[in-house]
This record gives sequence, structure tokens and C-alpha cells, in this order.
Amino acid sequence: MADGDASMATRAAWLHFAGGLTQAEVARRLGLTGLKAHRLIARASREGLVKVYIDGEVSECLALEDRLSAAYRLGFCQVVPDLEGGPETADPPFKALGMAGGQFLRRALEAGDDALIGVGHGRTLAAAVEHLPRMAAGATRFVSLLGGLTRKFAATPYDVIHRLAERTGAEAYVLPVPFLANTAEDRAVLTAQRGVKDVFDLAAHASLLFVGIGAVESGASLVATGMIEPAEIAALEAAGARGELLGHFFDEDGAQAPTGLSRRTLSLPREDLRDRKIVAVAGGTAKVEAIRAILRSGLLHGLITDERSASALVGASPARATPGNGKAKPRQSGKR
Amino acid sequence: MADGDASMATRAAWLHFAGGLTQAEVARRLGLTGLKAHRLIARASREGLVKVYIDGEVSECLALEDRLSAAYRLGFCQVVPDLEGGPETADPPFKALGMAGGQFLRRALEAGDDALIGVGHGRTLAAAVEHLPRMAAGATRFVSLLGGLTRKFAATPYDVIHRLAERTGAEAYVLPVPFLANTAEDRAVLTAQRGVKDVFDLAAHASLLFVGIGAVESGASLVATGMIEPAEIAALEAAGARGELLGHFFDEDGAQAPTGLSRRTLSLPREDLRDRKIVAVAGGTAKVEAIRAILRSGLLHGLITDERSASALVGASPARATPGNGKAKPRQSGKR
DNA sequence: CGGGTTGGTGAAAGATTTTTCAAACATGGA
DNA sequence: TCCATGTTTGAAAAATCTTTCACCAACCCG
Repeated sequence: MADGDASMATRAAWLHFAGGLTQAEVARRLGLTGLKAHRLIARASREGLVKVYIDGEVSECLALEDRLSAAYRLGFCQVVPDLEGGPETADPPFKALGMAGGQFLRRALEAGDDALIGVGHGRTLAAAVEHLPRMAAGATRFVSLLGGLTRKFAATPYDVIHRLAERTGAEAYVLPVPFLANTAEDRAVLTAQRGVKDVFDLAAHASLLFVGIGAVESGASLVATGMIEPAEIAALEAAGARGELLGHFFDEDGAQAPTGLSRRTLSLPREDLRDRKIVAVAGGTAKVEAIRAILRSGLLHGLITDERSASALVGASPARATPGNGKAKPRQSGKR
Repeated sequence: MADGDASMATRAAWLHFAGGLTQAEVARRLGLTGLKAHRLIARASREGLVKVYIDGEVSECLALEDRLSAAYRLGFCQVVPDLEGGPETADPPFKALGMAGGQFLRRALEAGDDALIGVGHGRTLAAAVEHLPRMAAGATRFVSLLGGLTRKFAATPYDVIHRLAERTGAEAYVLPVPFLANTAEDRAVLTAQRGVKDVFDLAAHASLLFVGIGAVESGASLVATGMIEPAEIAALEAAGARGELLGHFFDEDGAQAPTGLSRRTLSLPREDLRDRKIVAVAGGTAKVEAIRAILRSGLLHGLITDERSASALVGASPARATPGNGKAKPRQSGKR
């Protein structure tokens, strides 16, 4: 594919989506066959050049936002309708969460209020960055909040900070160390590395923390990506851990879960999580329990999740297309 | 139509556009017939709930932006590909300009750097506001920079400031006076009105001026909307005026055009245009001359225009889809 | 009450889009 | 050179979206 192709694809997509021209008309304008035009447009869509935002709020989601905000004292909450295939599949609604998360990030960047944004990792956050338009970040910088590698120093497939840097051209400070070291001694060695300490210091001063939430179960992506061993996660589960945030584990009441892992974890210390502006993106049935645990910890300032998870979190029935069934009063509106 | 409908329309649109579900799938998910789903989605689109942005730059446009920026010392320039029907019609590319202008405004609002934004009027600016997503304006306020009525005190059909207020919920100070008074005495009376002076004072302190550019010819929209009489515009044209910016006229070299009109014009005084951050949106073949005149005045900080106008402004040929590299394929089935 | 208007509905026709499939073309070795 | 491989291309088919049109119900007004 030639370089001029991308420009042409953009042009075709612009004519089609923004201008509302039919593909045949686009073809005529550009001197192409209808099929070529179609393929250009399809490529532009596939490569994510076309960004779609839906303006209005779905009333059921709004109600869920209000209830979540009130129940957990959130300063900000967004609930997006579920997407994906049928009503049964689509467990982790990455696409829906990605769009909402991407939009949140875009706004944060355009507002420019946060000079330094800390980011966690995980597939959900990666999806959010995926949906971030290519844009200049202004003076905003990014910093990793925890080690991004597996203990074998393999990069994870869903790296967040690098994508972010690539999309925005912003300075992005990485932590090229594992998420979990093999031993406490290893951790000490790694932490002592040139630069690593500086980045951790930076992370401690980020004014916005944009993070994911991890489930504690054998199928969790922490395990799948090789960040943590199956045996370790099993031990955590047995010890009562239910959710993970930036490498810290919480039990079902949101209290610190007892674990020896913290001596080997390379991430922002737990005490640095208090009184920060932490915004989490997470959803999917497998994560509901984890999200609840984190919410109960009271650490979150904001939450972006999907409708089904939100329903489960407030204890309502899945509530398919049933308007007007609010059983509780939606007090105090959540900020948007 | 029930109010739950809008919510449903949003949901349907979200599933369709964001989720990529087919309309039939949307219908199944929502328990509707395919036709109903289609109508919900169509409604959402029609009402502008669905916003589409195209990410990449078209290389030809990028080149034009660079040339314009360099030639006229602009701090900011955006050139959008032409839209609309064929290569011959579509004179004022309102839609394309509206989208770009709306995006500019949205960014300005989200950045929040400008506490007070002054706006001009005209159909192009109205189109820009039309394409602004419904959003909170934060602390930003708006102020009219010139009288928005005709001399008969009729509202113009393309009022900008009211739409802006409606979309953003921001405070918006209007100037409920004509653009051009019948006599200098009338002007004095109007200016002396309670409040009017205050708004003019406010306008003098706006940190961003978002304006249109007017052509000087019998078909100009200033004439069409009844703001100015055909005879007056003819006189201006004869006197060498070629472009209008906020009620002030400029000749082809960008110098002040000699006219007695200024004593009857209700707008920001000319001297208040110097050293302001003025961003203009304008395009269309009928306006090229006017845009050039304004550019030469050196007053503009930014310009948003369409590709064809930009081409004309830099003196290039319209340059249809012929990047130097292209394999020559003159024969082509489609007619244009 | 009747006539007119409006707005919603579904079936079916009409357009447009997307997919499929096979052939053409280029590419990079053996 | 030839083959294997992958990519691009166009025609046609299939799927999907959009429009049209006739119908029904509700509603307003004389």
C-alpha cells in the first residue's frame, strides 16, 4: 500500500462519513471505481481513522451513574450501554469501555488541567488509548504507575504507555521493570536502577491516575499475561483478595488483603493511593466483584464501566429495556 | 413521541455506530422490528446525536495549511477537503466548514483557556455552532461582537449567539441592535441604550474572536439577510471594498476601505481588532477575494477554510486528485 | 359529527453496501 | 525460468440500508 493511499483513504472517509456522500459519489469525485472507494473507506474505518461519538445519554445509564455516584461518593461516573454481539456473549466489553475511556482521556488532554497523568496497564486501558484520536497532548506528560513487564522481562501485548506516547507525541516515562519481581531482593535491585526511582517519584506526583481494575481468579489477565503465577493468584484468592488496583489487592470490603506479594511488587506504594484523583475503567461480569471491592476501598474518584456491570454493582437485575423501573431515588447527580 | 424515545434512539445509535451492529441486530437486542430500529437510528443521526470525526490529515490539505500559514503569518490554519455534491455546485461549503469550525469551538471550550469568547455572525458561523456537540461550557462565556439584527430589528435566520447559548448553557451576551443603523444619530441612540455599552465593553476584552468573513458583492449574505442595502454594497464595491470582517471593510490590499458606513455600524471599533486572537471561518468561491483581503490586513490569527478556497488563495490550480506520483489513467468509466 | 391534518406503522421496492470468488499481477526465492 | 505466495482487482451475488407508499389511528378544528 502506497503512502498516498492513507491520505486518499482519509479523503474518501471524510467525503463519505462527514459529507454523507454515497460510496459511488465518492468514487466519482475521486476518479475511482466504486469498489476502490469502498475499500478505501473500509480501510479508514478498520484503521480507526473514523471516530464516532454518540452525544445523548441513555436514561437507564444515567440512573445507574447517579446511583453509583451516590453509593460510593464518586466525583465522576460514566456508564455506557453494552455493545458487542448478543446479550449472552461479549464478556469483557472492551470496545464500549475503550470508547468511553478514550473520550475521557481526550477530554482530560484537551482540558489540559492535569500536567502529569499516571497510567496503569491492562487490556481495558489499552483499548481506551486505541480509541483516543491522534492529537497533540500539549504540555501534558504521562508516567507509568507500575512495572509493565512480566517477570521474564517480556513486554505485555497490551502496553498502554507506549501507545499513549505514540498517539499524542507526549513525553511518557516508562517503568521498564516487571510488575512483580521474583524476590524481594530482585525488587530492591530493580528499584535501585538508574532512572527507575526518578520515575516512581514522578508517579507519586501525577495529578490524575488513569487505571484499570484486576480480577482475582485463575482466568484473570494478570495471569494470562504472565505477570503473576497461577499459584500466586490462587493464594491471593484463598486469602480473601477480590480485586486489584495498581498492584495492590483488596478484599471484598475494600480493605487491604493480606499478602506477602507487596514486598515484590513494583508499583506506587499503597499509601500513595490515598487522596489522589483516581479514575478507573473496568467492566465485564468477571470483574464485577473486583470493581465492588475497589469501590468499597473508597480510593476511586471516578469510574467508567458498562451498563451490565453497573447494574450488577447496584444490585439491580440486568434490566433489559425496561424504562421507568427505578426502585431507589437517584440522589445527587454525578458530574460528567 | 415519548421522551423515552430519545433515550432509545441514543441507545440504538450507540449500538449501531459505536458497536458496529447491523440494524437488524440492533432491533433484536432492543426487541424492535428492523424498521423501527432503522427509524430510531435515522432520527439520532438527523438530530445530530451522532458525531463523526475523521482523524488523519489529507496530505494536500496539510500542504495548503503550511503555505497559508507561512504566507500570512498565521498562528493556526486548517484546511478541510471539500464535501457536498459535485465539483461544480456546492458553492459555500457550509457543512465542511461547519464541522471544522464546530470542532475548533469544542476544543476551545474544552481547553477552557479563553474565559470570554467573542463571536460574529453569519451562516458559516451558525453552521459551526450547529456542529458543536451539546456540552457544558464550563466557565467560558460568550459575547456578541456586533449587532445581530437587521435595520428593521428583524432577527437574522442564522443567529449565532443564541444557538451557542442553547448548546452550551453558557452565559451569552447579545447585542440586540442592528448591524447597521439608518443614521449616525440612530447609532448614537442605540449605543447609549442601557446594557449595550456594557456588552461592547465586554466584547473589547474577549480573549478569542471567532468570526466569519463577508464578501462584497450584490449576492453577499449581508445583503440577502437585509443587514445592508444593495445600493450600499454597490457603493462599497465601487469604492474598492473587497472583504468584510466584523462590519469593517477592507480593500484588496487589506487596507481600510474608504466608506462612510462606519459611522452607522454597530460593532467593535476597528482599532479594537489589532492584536487580538481572531480566528475566521470562511470559504466558497464567492468569498475567496474577501478572504484574501482580510488575510492581507494581517489581523487574523487563525483561518479555517476549505480546500478549494485555500487552493485559490495560494494561487494554485484546483488540483483535483492528481498527486504527482499517480499512475496516469485518463480513461475512466464514470462521468462527472 | 365529519373533514382535514398529523404521525406512526409495515410491506415491499429501490439503492447502497459488503462479501465472495476467481483471475491478474507482482514478488521473492529455488 | 519457474513456482509458490501474497496482494490487488473487478464482476457478481448477497446482505443491508433507505425510501416509498398505502393504511390506520389519533387529534384538532369548524
